Amino acid sequence: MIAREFFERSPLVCARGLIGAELRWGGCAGTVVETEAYDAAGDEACHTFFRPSARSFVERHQAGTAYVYLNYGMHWLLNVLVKGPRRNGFVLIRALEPLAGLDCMTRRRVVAEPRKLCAGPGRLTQAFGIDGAVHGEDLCGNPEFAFHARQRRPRIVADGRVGISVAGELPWRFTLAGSRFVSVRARDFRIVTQKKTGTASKNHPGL
DNA sequence: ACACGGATACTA
DNA sequence: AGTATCCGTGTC
Repeated sequence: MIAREFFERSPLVCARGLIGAELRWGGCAGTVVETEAYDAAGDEACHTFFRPSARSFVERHQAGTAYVYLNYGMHWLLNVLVKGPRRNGFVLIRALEPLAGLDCMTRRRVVAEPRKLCAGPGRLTQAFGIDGAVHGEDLCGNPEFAFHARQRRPRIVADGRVGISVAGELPWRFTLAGSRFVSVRARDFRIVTQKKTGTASKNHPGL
């Protein structure tokens, strides 16, 4: 199980590091293939920018806590609170590759194609049965409801965040390279695997 | 292309 | 109370 210390780093590092991890949720499981980073300070797209309740949430909870909210009146979106020494924020879980519990997901979602079961932030919460009851829950306690470390270091692609009206140009969305289970195909194919040299630091001044 | 739907945070 | 906005999905 991924321990709390993992989430005690910057939003960008956590968002990138979760690609390839496995999310287990009761009888369901999936590989994280798409995330987005949100910075609690200065990021106009982060809830903390325009919601006092979100700022309070960051203050009152520790890293590794689930931040779940209802968007557009019908879709629950799963975020993980991260609190680094320099920066706080959230990681939005945007897509998973289904690994276990496919029958259960299909029952909840009423779609046949496995590719679309968890290809989107609202779709994966519906498939996993995640809703407002999860808001504020610790994701570092029960291994049955937690992230688990990836086996190998995956190839990761960074590009702009999607679905937001502001600050979408920031390359803060991360996808598993070549995955057919992402919500939106990456426009930019920069590989940003965690090497010490290369484009990663250059394109991510927030780090 | 558009309808669907509710919580949050504004204005008063 | 009324209004604007919002990290989306499915079907038109």
